[in-house]
This record gives sequence, C-alpha cells and structure tokens, in this order.
Amino acid sequence: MELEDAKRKFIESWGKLGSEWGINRTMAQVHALLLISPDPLTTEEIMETLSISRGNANMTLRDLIGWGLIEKQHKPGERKEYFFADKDVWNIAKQVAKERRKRELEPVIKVLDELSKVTGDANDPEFSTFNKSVTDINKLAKNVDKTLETMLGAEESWFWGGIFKLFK
Amino acid sequence: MELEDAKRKFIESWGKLGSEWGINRTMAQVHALLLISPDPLTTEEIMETLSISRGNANMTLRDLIGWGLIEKQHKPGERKEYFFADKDVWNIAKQVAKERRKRELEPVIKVLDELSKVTGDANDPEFSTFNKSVTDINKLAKNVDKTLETMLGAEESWFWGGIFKLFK
DNA sequence: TTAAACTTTCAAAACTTTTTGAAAGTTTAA
DNA sequence: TTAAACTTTCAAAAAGTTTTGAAAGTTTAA
Repeated sequence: MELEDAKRKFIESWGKLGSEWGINRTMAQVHALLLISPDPLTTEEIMETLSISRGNANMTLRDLIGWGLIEKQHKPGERKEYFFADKDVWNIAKQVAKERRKRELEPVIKVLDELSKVTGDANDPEFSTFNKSVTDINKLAKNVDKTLETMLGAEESWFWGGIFKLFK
Repeated sequence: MELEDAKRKFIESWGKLGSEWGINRTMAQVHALLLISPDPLTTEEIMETLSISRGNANMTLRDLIGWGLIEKQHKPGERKEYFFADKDVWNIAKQVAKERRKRELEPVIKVLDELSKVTGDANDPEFSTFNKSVTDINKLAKNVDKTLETMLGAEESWFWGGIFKLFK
C-alpha cells in the first residue's frame, strides 16, 4: 500500500472508531491527521485535506484543544495559527480517560449516589430489585473511578509493559 | 425521592450514559427497565412504560438479546413472550466488553496491522511520523486486547474486590 | 383447515447531530 | 487611524440516526 493510501485509511478508521465510541467523526479525523503530520498544520491545510468547511475546522480544533489532545503553535513572523497533536499514545489515552471520567462518569456516580439513598420496604420486590441493581452498579462505577484515578496518577511504565500481566 | 421517580431517573440516566458511549438511547433504557423489574416483562408492557412503538420495542429487544444482555422467557400456558435481564453486574460488564471487543477492537487491530506493514524511507519525516504513530497505537490496541482477554477469562473476585488495588 | 394472538419487517417520518458559509469579530502592521 | 489577514460565531441546511405504524408473517388452538 502507498503511504498516501495508508494515511487516508488511517484517518478513515480513526474517524469510524471515534464515532462508535461517541466521539464526533470529524474530530477524530482531524486528530488522526495531526497525529501523522510531522509538522504543525494550519486551519487552511486541514480544511483542504479533509474537505471540511472553515467553521467546522475551527470548532473541531477548539474542541480538540478542550480535550487536551492538540495545541496551537505560532511561527515567528507569521499571522496564521498552526496546530499540532501530542504524539505520545500514553498521554492521549490518559487525556481521553481523564476527560470522559470528568464529563460522564462523575455525573453518573452523583445520580447513583442519590438513587442509592431511596428507602423502601425490603419485602417489596419492586423496591429490592431496584435497590440491588442500583447499589451494584454504583459499586462498579466507584471501582472504575478509583481505578482510573490510580492509573492516571501512575507511571507510564506498566502501560507499555503490558497492563494485562496484572490480571494473570 | 419516591421509588417511581427514582426508577424514572435511573432509566433516564442509563439512557443518557448509553448514548454518550455510542449505544442507542432506547436500547439502554429498555435494558435499565428490565434491570430494575423483579419479573419478566412483555413487549406490550415495555412499549407502555417507555412510550415507544411496537416496532421500536421489538428491534431493541432483539438487539439486546444479540448483545447477550437479556433473554426471552415463556410462561407455561401463555402465548406472549416475556423478557428479563441478567441482573449480575459482572456478567453485564463482561458481555459488553466482549461484544465491543469483537465488533470494534478486532477490526481496528486488523487495519492497524495492515498499516504497520507499509514500508518507506526512514529519513522521510512523512513516513516516519506515520509509522511511529501507527505502530504505537497498534501496540496499545494489542495490549488492551490482551488485557480484556485475560479479564474476561478471569474470576469474578478481583472485580468486586477492587480492580484498582492492582495498580497501587 | 381457520382465525385469533402474537411477532417481525421496513419505508417513510421524526428527531438529532453535524456541517456549512457568510457575516461579525479580532489582531497586527504600517 | 486603516485595512488586510486571519479567527470565530451561529442560523440554516444537510446528513445521519432512530422511531413509527401498518402490513406481512408466523404460530397455535380448536
């Protein structure tokens, strides 16, 4: 396969994966493009390469900055803004985990805590089934939360060495 | 909070979480409803409770069966089909992980393997940046895959004991 | 057989999300 | 100042996804 085809395929696959996991396809594609670009790119170049509008490019780039996945760069003597992605896969995974934890896991835990407090008659199957499911899911969510907290604070080494060894 | 409000809130939150993670909102809601129902429910009851159409209910129930999250049940002497959800949170997590691994992770690894094979001039920054990103992501994906494989085959105990202890 | 009870299908409609692009806003150099 | 270069905004349009509901299909009991 030619390098150019490979690049296109990478961008396409990354976009597809993103959309399957609730991340806007264009955002994932812009990220993919910057991941494989040796040099920072301008909004213009990104619009051109991915055939997207200026507005879309601008919003997507701001979102990516919000996720901590890319940064702006200024070249001396130039007006244009350049964008580049952090290429360190461990940082990327960490950033994504951190953001989703904050945006999605935390609000869910808040609701589950609230729902765990609901009281009722332990002999009422309606109540006891509700209560058991909610408290079990709450325990799981808190476990995942703790795990992420620990992982995000941990060193990089275990990550590349193989997470899986820990489960053997 | 009243039990009925709490149920509604649980269904709503589960639906929202699902949609943020690329799972159809209705599917997550039907799952939530069955999770907190002590007894199996008919299509009719599900349609009624969630105010959804017969077609939607039918398709969603079949999808949930496809994900291994719910099962059909027949009551002796009745024509209607009843549905109930596995209430074991460990099984649910396992099922979801297993399915997403098969549906999404595996295809991505296949593409990454293919893209890792692309050859080029190591002095060409276009090639070497592409190559580094692709091989790094491939390594990560394979690591995650191995980890899931091990976790899915492992015993339940570590799960409730606290995954996070492993990372301390 | 027949027909009632129930399930499945799928094209069209409703809804949601994403994208566009032109206008407004901002910054910089002269 | 001014105006050119560039960035941001946002209402409307397009695209994508989900839902509906009526019709077709299936199963069962008599």
